[in-house]
Amino acid sequence: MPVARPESSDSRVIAHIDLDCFYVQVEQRKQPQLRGLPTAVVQYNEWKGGALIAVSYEARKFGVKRSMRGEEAKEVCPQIQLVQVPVAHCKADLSTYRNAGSEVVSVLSRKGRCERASIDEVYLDLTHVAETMLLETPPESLEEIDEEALKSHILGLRIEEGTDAIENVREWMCRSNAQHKDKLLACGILIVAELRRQVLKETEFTCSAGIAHNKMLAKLASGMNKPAQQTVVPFSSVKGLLGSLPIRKMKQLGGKLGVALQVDLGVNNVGDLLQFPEAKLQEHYGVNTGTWLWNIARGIDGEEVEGRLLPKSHGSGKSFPGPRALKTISSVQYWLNQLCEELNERLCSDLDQNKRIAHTLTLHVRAYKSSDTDSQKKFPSKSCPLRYGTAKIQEDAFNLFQAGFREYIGFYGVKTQGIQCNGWGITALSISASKIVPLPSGTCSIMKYFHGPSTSNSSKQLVDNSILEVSPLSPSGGERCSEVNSCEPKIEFLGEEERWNKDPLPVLGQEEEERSILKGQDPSCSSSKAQDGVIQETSLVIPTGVARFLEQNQSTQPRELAWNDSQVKSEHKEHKRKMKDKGTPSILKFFKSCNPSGPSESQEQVQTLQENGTTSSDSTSYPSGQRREAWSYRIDEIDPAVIDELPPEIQDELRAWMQPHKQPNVVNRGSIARYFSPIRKT
DNA sequence: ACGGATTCGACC
DNA sequence: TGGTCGAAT
Repeated sequence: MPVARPESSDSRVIAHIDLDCFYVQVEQRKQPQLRGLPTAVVQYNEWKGGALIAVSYEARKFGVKRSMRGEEAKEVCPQIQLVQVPVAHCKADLSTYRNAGSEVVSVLSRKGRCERASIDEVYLDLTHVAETMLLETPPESLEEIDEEALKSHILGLRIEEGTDAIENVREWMCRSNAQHKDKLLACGILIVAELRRQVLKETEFTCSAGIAHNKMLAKLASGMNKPAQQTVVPFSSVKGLLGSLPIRKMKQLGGKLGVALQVDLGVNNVGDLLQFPEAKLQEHYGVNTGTWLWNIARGIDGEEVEGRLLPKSHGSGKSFPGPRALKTISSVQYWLNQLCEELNERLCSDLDQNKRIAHTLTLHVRAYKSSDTDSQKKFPSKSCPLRYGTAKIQEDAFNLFQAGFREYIGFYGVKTQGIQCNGWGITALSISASKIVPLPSGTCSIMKYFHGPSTSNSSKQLVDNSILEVSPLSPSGGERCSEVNSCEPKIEFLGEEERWNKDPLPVLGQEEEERSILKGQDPSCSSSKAQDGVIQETSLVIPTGVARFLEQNQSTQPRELAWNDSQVKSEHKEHKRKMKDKGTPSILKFFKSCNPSGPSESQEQVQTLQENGTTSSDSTSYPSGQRREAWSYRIDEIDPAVIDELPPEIQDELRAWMQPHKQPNVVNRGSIARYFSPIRKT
């Protein structure tokens, strides 16, 4: 449900920037010979030519639409160029589009506050920039107005007979008797025109934009003149605009709420809402939504542009429609493994590029159960703390699946499950990582130390490889692979009960296992092998060192630990500077020396896995006394006096971790220890 | 038996 | 808070 927010300033300048048929543009940049041709991007489904997910404007002229299949598109536009979405891990891989979106964000974020709203949409709060421009170089003072700006569409501006639209725009932008609000918008026009030019120059992508006093109107406007144009909503034109705007066109009203308004109140245009008192709307749709509706009817939307350039979560999913529904646990496991591989890669990139770590892993499943009466029952979503490394994510994801599956099937189903599934099928799987927070600055410097020579022994590798990827080494025909489940391993299926209690995963042949170890291939992170090595390394050494050391010296003085962005950044720089001076991995030696049992941790883990055969979700299987809460050690329990006893480099690190700050917006308590923890409960 | 794959936000 | 639901692209 949408909710009303107070307006922060009485006259903001907000822009919504929307990339035109973005995926198509990305493909056309890659293959310039496609430029100007009717083109569509298809997700290769093999079924009826795949599903269209983006259509060029040339193709739209022929009536080609998203929601068509490739074959239908060919019917209405035989010359259409169909480009497939890249495939990785036997599934559609959107990373090239995601990265292209980031390119655009990095250009747009130069001006004002920037919010990445989706893969191809950005909001900008240009209020300050516009105010400054109005003071320093107002449009009327310019001898020449940007041509792109002059091509803007200004809603409500009447084009006078015999005059050029461009001249009308110029006049509107420069008239000295304009309201302050409109002058700000005029500055917005110039700023956005310039930004769009920059985007085109630096990324080769065209975009459309809406400029208004709030997000809702800006978003509405950006879609009104596409492609490669911009539209402005002056305050004076709001009433006219909304008066005849079909309710369903409004953001947030395209679904059930919009239908409800039509059905309950006979509201067809946004303007129709004006006749209802706020209380009436609240009666029907709750106080929050009621107020929100009352506001949007008047063009009021206080939603702030969040300064956020990066996604809040990463997800990887795949659907298995109809006859392709997954019917065996091992095929589910196979696909989960694929999804987790992709997720891990993206998490590694994020860690690498943005120094962020995710804390929660969530599994979503869609399933059907034909047999039972309650076939409408939903497969429950499950989540758990996120541990880094492909194998760990795979393991945890599978555990989440099993937990959900048991609930979903119920107790009857479980026993009767055999080789053949009893009427259930999995029609979609998706795994996602959320609660992504910036890595505390200190950790970055710590990690630098571990780029040096590795202390690895083969058992460490075994840890990661013992939970084997069931996947083929490299799927040959990517598309075929995503079509039929042809690259799924044909693993015989033990029956649920046994599987759950014995080996959590089907295991490859012995030679296969040895080969992958010998190759030294670390499958968990392709973007930066070294990075992944770092994680594993530190996970085996550092936390025990810190935790054990501190454990012996802890006091009970509690301390809040939170971060504030600018401080994090300045600390980051500070540390970089310090570390430059002394590049010796003294911290490594220190942790090793105070952690004699550290390196054996890996063996401990292997042992657990091999002997118990069970997944690591039960930490009770650890030798008593070894484990305790040391891994989830709370930094806020550290006695500051203890720090003085540590070597200077480590003092710096710990002080950075412990620094108290005002905004408790980021949860970092014990984050380092948790992050590196080899075992977490699910 | 669908448009897929994501992402985000609100509610309870 | 985790999980569910809705909405958008």
